[in-house]
Amino acid sequence: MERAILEGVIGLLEEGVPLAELSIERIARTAGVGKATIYRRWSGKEELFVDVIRAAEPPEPELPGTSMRDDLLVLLENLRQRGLASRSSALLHNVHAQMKSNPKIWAAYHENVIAPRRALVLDVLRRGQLNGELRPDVDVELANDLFVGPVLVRSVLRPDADLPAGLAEDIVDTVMAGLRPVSSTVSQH
Amino acid sequence: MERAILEGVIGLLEEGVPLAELSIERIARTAGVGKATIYRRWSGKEELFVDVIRAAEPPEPELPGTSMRDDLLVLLENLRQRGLASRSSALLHNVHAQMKSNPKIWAAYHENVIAPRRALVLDVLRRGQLNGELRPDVDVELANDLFVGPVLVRSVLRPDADLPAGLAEDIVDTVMAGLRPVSSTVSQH
Amino acid sequence: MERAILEGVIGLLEEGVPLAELSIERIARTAGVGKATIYRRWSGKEELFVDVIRAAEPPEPELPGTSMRDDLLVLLENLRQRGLASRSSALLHNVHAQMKSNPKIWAAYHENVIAPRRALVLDVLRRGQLNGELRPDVDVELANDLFVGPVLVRSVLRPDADLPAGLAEDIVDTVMAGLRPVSSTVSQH
Amino acid sequence: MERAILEGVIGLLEEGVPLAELSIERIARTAGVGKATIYRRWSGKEELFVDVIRAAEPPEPELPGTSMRDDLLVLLENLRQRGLASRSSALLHNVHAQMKSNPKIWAAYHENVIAPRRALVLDVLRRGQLNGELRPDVDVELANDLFVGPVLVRSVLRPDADLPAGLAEDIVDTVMAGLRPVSSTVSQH
DNA sequence: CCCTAATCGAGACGGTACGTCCGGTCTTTGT
DNA sequence: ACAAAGACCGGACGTACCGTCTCGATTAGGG
Repeated sequence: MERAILEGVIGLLEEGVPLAELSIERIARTAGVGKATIYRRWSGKEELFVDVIRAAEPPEPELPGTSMRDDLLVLLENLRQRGLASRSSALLHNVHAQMKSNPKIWAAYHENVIAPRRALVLDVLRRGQLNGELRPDVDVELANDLFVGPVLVRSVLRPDADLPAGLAEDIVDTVMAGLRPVSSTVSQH
Repeated sequence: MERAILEGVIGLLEEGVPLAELSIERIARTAGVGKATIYRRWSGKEELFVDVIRAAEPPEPELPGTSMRDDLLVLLENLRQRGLASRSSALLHNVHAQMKSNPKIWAAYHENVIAPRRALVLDVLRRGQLNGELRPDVDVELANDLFVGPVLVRSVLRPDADLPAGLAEDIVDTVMAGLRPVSSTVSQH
Repeated sequence: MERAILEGVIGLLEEGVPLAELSIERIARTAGVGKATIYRRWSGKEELFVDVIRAAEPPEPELPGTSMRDDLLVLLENLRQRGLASRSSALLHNVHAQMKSNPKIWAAYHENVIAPRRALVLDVLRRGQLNGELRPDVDVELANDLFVGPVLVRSVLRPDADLPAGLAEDIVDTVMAGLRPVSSTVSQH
Repeated sequence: MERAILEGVIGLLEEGVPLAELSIERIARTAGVGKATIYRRWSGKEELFVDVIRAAEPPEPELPGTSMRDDLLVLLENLRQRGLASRSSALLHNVHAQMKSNPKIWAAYHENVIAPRRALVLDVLRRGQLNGELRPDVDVELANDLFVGPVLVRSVLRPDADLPAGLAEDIVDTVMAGLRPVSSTVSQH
C-alpha cells in the first residue's frame, strides 16, 4: 500500500508534473486509494515527501577504504553526480525546497537522510586523523564543511549549472593542502 | 501602495506568522488593500516574495580594499551574520525555500540578489590575482565556491546551528593556504 | 443566482433524484456554481430546503368570501389537491420530512409556510363567528384542527393513498354539524 | 446482541444525542460491536430505526369496552399523551421523520406500527355501528380520520405545543355530534 | 472647476484542495 | 466459527484560497 502510493508520487514527478500540482487528492486518485489511506500514514504532504525522497534516494556509495583521500573522492563524486547536487534529480530538489518550509518535516529529513550522510564523512575524516592524513588538531566539523560545502553550494544556488568532472578532485586536494601546513590556523573546536 | 504591501508582509513574517499561512487574501486584508491591487502589481505570491526579499535584504558591506584577505573576511563575516546564513533571517530562509519551487521566480531572485553578490566575490578574487595574493592560474569560480560554500552549507542544511565567530577567518586562511602552494592541483578551468 | 440554484434543486427532484442523493456538491455542480456561493446564502442543506419548498409551494387560493363554508371548502380542497396532502408533491413530502430533523429549520418553515396558512383558516373561522355560521363560544384553534386534521392525517400517514373528491365537503359539513348544536361540548378555550 | 445494539441507540437518543449524529460507526462504538455485526442484521440506518421505534413503542392501551365513546376516549387520550403526539417522545418524532425519506422503510413502519393502531380504531368504530352509537351508513375510514386527524395534526405540525387535557373529549363529542344527525351529509363511501 | 478616466476597497464568483467523517465492504486477529 | 476491530475506497462535508470579475466610491488631471 505505502509502496503503491510512494511509487505513484515518484511516477507523477517523473512524468514532469510540477510539484505544486501534487495535491493529496491527485496522489490518492493516481494511486487508486482513498484520501484517508494517505492521511492514516502521513500527516500531510510534507511528511509524505520525506518518504518519497527516502524512497528515491540513491544508495550510499561503497567506500574503497584505501585512504581518506580516496574515500572523500568517492563521496564527493557521488554527491556531485547523484545526490542533492545532481541535475537529474531536479524534482527532488523541489521537494527538498518545499520541505524546508516546514521545520518539523525538515528536521525529520535531516535526521533520516542528511545526518547519516554527514556522519559518514565525519567517520572518514576521523580515520584520516588516525592514519596521519589529517592533522589531529583539525576540527572535523569544519573540515567537513570545507570539503562538502563547495560541492553543495553550486547545486543549491545554481541547480542548472554543470558541475565539471574534476571538481571533486580539485576540492579535495586544495582543502587537504590547506589543512596540512604546520602553521595551521585551524584549531580543535 | 507597494511600500505598504511589502511592509505588511515583512511585518507579518516578523510577528512569526508561518510562511505557509501567508495567503494573498491575508496579505491584502493586513495591508487594507483589495486583492486586485496586489494582482495588478505581481502575478502571484512568488513574484511578490522576490520583492519582499529584495526589500528586506541587508545592504552590501563596505569593503576595506586593503587586501583580498581582508575583503573576503568582511564578505564572509557579513554572510555568516546577516545573509542567507543568518539565523536571524530564518524567515527569509523560508521565503527562499519557497521560491525555489518556481523556476521563473528563482531565476529572477538569482539574477537580482545572488548574482550581484557572487560578482562581488569574483571581483575581489580577481583583484587578489592581480596583486599576487592568489595564484593567477586558479579558477576564480572554483575559488569562490571554496570560500563561500563552507559558510553557506551550514546555514542551508542546519539553519538553526550557531555559526562560530572565528569561522570566516578559519575558512579564508585554510583555503588560501590550500590555494597557495606551487604544486597546486587547481588549474585554470 | 439564488433562482438558478433553487430551480436546479427542483429540477433534480423532478427528475426523480432521491432526496438522500442531493448533496451540496451535486447541487452546486448542477447549478454550475461554486459551493461557497451556496454556503454564502444558506447555512446548510436544510436551510436551502426551506427556500426550495417555498419556491415550489402553490399559491394561496382565492377565497370566494361568500360564506365560511364556501371559504373552508376552497381551502380544504386546495389542501387536498395541491398542498402537503398532494401525491404530486411526493418530493416535497420528503423534503418536509427531512426538515423535521432540524428544529431550527423546522421552526423557520413553520413560521414562513405553515403559520400563514393556519392564520388564513383562523380568519375564515372568525368571520364565520361574526356572521353566525359558527357559534362564538367555539375555540377557533380547536375548530381549525377539526377541519384541517382529517385532510392532513391521510397525507402524512398514508401519502400514497388517493384522497376522494368529496372529502373536503364531507369533512366541512360533518364538523359544522357537530359544532352547531346548542348543547355543545366545545367551550371557549 | 440485537438487544444491546437497540438499547444502545435508545440510550443515545435519551441522552439527547441529535438523530443526525447517529452514524452507524458511532452506534457500533457505543454498543461495543463491529460495524459488520450491524450490517449483518440491518441493511442500513433506516431499517435499524424501524426496530428501534418498535422497541420503544408504548404498549397498546387496555380498552374498557363499555361503549364506542369510552373506547375512543381512551385511544385518543393515549395518542395525545404517549403516541406520536407526545412531546415526551420528541426523539421518536425525529426518527419518524427520518424514516419517511425512505419509502421502503416507511412502508415497513406503516405495516408494523401504524396499520395495527388504525385497525384498532376501525374495530371500535364498527362495534359502535353495531350497537347504534354510530350510524351504519357512515364511512368508518372517514370517521377514523375525523377522530384521529385533529389529535395528530397538532403533534405533527406543532410538536412543541401543549395538547390540552380535555382535547380528546372535545373532539370525540363534537365529531360524534356531527355524525349523528338524521340529515347527515356523510354517506357510505 | 468640472468631468472623464484610472484606481482603489470590497468582496462575490467558479473552482480546487484541504483534512475529517461516514457508508458499506472486506480482511485480519483472537477466542 | 464467528465476532471485534478496523483498514480500505469512495465521496460529501464545510472552510480557505485561488485568480478573475464587477461594483461604487474616491482621486486626478486635462480640458
